[in-house]
Amino acid sequence: MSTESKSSSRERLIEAAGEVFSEVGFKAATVREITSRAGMNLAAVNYYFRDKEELYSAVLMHAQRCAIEASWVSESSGAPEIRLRDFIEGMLRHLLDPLRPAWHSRLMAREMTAPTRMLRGLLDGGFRPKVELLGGILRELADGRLTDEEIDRASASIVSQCVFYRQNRPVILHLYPDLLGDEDHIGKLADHITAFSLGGLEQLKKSSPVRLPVALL
Amino acid sequence: MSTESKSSSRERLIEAAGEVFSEVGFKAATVREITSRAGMNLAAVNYYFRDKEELYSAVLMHAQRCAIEASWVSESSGAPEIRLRDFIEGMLRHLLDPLRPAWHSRLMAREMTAPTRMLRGLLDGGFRPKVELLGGILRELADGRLTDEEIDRASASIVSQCVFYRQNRPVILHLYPDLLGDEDHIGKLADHITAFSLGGLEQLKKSSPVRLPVALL
DNA sequence: AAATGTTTCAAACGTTTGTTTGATTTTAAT
DNA sequence: ATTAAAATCAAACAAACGTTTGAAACATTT
Repeated sequence: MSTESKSSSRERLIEAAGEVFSEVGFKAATVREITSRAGMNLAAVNYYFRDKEELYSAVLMHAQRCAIEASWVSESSGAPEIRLRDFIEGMLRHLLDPLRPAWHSRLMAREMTAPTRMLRGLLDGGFRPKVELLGGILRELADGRLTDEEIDRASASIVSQCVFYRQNRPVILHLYPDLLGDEDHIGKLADHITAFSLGGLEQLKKSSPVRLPVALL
Repeated sequence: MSTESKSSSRERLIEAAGEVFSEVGFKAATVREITSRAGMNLAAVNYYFRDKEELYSAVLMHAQRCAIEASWVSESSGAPEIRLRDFIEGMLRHLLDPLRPAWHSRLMAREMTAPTRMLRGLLDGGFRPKVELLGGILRELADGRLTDEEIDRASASIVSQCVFYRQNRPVILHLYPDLLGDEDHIGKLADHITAFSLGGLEQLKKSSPVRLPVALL
């Protein structure tokens, strides 16, 4: 078989495994279910990969590579308020856009709440750069009136609002049934989180302990 | 054996099972690990419960009953700002307080991200009343200037900031290592989320479409 | 066409899983 | 003390699991 259809077999396997792993987790996923969904023989996993764990590792790397390529980090310039709004909408679309393969972000969400040994690499490789970009935007918005710790807390508050809708989708559908319904609900969500967070930042600036300008220290 | 030590056997089993289930999930948890931690024989699960699944059900019900008893819903009265702050701190302590058995909220977090058929009952029985209380506080703070949908979105924004620190603890320890360190970090967290959210609400009131008073319609 | 390397497959292997069984011990009541 | 019920235990069970194996099918090269 040609190398291209060989890699296509590997990829079919990774794709099917990604779905299953993201649905039930590593331990509960069975090699039989994975190979069955890929339309391949049971032994395929141990032929293309050493074992089930190496397949899981390959799946995570694939999802991470896709996440980096289709990077939702906006290089948009302009007012920091606009860049914040772009950042939030990009993150929400990355997490919720039904056009993307659902298992990518579902698997990441699983890895964050129930991490395996691969979490550290995933964070440093894919997530930390984006969090640092967000930190830069927030520092601009803070205008020197927030401490590093306050910036971090605000950053966590913003990220939390975004990942909430990915990690707790079943809860939201049951508790806030109207929030995910109509078309362009992602846009509305981005509008809300942006406004809410900008307001939150303003409040932090008001109540933050005054910092002396460096020149006066 | 007395009925009290009989129920104590059942409870030892539930306690051990709660730990294991919360750590690795239902499927990956083994009856042998559970009975071993409880210091009991392998057959104990099928003696006190019909099977592993009924044990899981009992564990969830136990966690829910504890959550309702040690209700973190503050009946505090006074300014809605104070009641919001009390609500947030109560929720955070419920989720993060190291004095409480860690597996209670860990298991709930697991159930929210990877729900079983028992999620609906858990939400209606334990969580919805609190969310409705939060909605009441927010409605007061909104002063009639926010739509029901905006109230719901703000409610979700506040809840998301709280559960974030429970559901993504490993991520936070790695990405924001300074946020969970010192003593009374829960109090500081409650301060931040309260201020951030009050600011967010103010911003929503500013940018919300003006609603005509009912009397004028 | 023959030979070689690659991929697929059914079958089986050894573990681990949840559950059952029947004997044994412990408890409670007479 | 006797008896009956309840609780505990070691042992075994069938089913499901990840993995291995060796032959068959396929593709590629000589």
